[in-house]
Amino acid sequence: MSPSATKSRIVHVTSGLFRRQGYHATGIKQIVEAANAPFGSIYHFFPGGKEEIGAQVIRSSGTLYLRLIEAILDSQPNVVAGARAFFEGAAAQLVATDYVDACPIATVALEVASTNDTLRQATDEVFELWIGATSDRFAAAGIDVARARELAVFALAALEGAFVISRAARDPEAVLAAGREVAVAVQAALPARRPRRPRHPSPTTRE
Amino acid sequence: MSPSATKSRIVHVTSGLFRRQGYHATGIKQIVEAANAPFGSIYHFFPGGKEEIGAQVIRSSGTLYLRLIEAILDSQPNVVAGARAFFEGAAAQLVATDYVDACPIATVALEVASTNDTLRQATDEVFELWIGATSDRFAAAGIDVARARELAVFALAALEGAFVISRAARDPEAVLAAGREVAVAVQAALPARRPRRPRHPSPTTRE
DNA sequence: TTGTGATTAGATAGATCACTCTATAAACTC
DNA sequence: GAGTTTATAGAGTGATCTATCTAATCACAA
Repeated sequence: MSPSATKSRIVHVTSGLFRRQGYHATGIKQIVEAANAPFGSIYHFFPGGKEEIGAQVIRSSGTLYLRLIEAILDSQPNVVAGARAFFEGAAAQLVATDYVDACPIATVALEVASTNDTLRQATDEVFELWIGATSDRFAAAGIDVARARELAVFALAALEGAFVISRAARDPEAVLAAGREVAVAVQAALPARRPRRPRHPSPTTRE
Repeated sequence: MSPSATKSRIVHVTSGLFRRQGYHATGIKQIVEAANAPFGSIYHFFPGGKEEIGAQVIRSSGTLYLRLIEAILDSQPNVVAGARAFFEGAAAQLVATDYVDACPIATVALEVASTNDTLRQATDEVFELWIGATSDRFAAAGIDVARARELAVFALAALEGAFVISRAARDPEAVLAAGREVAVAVQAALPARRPRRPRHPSPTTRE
């Protein structure tokens, strides 16, 4: 039983609607029209109604964006370049899509944070997914695990907030500025790279 | 003609509703009930309907939060302590209000960014207000004006994004982590404070 | 007291909301 | 080809949405 084409089309189309206008502004009717799906199919595939669609869309967008994060970070020679590339790519995408394509779940996350615990948990899981993937890569670069997570949380926060400001201002400035600061912070957290002539040779570093 | 008590009560109550659940989830009926205002008064004071209420609420929340930003930054001995105090206060406020009291306009900002240009502009103006006040204080601390603005944009982005994550996770971790990184960045941007024994005395510094 | 504009009051409209229901059609199994 | 599951189809329900409308009531000045 492969996933129905109609069902995945509904999820995909709704993901775009959520990203652009959020959860409450998106109606079932709008979803079926955009997805070219029969109205009856909505409640056939999603007996839980709009909330079930929402949960599915959040998780689906989450794993899709996770792959993007991993792809960009892993395409760069190091984590600093990875961070830079990610923010610069995000800024370019914002401009190219007329400031629509930012975070796929941030709007919904804020809408439901205090009003719908089921969906709130879904957004929380997605954020944790992204933080985990980023943190793993920071740790693999030699950063202490606790510090790696702290940096990953910070990087995601800077990105999410920059998206808010850049979309409101219709200007990539915030995303670019955030990217620069995140890159600096990550750089500073990296362990020193075997200096040619260590000025203060520390005995502890020599394993 | 002092501003009507009913009118300002409507704005104040709606501000709280927007903060908690956003623009689209907040109904006119809910507003009049929460504000204990007569239904007819809504369209008497706000002939433009919900959108006009929204614009007024965004701007009102913006100036109110501006005063909070200024008060906290100016209550500290320096901008680094100011940044730290702000984020720590925000984290404490989040916990104390069960993760409701974060940014008063972020949810609305994301909801309307691509769907309502009037309200989008209002949110943009508010963000600029906050960035300007912060940037001014960074510049007053001796940071180059362009760099001060960049830092202020970054600081607001980190705060906004951390709010998103902390509310979703129901954990102040993100706000605290963001605050630490912002404090470090601001510290690093400050001009060197007349070192006792400058190791590399630069001729340009001596004016 | 009378006049005047500001405010209150709420019924109502018309659209849209999420959702249910029954019936039909298609796809697959035996 | 009969039987069964899956999916399509859309009319219809009751609730709720924003907004309009008329009329009553209020504050206050002339």
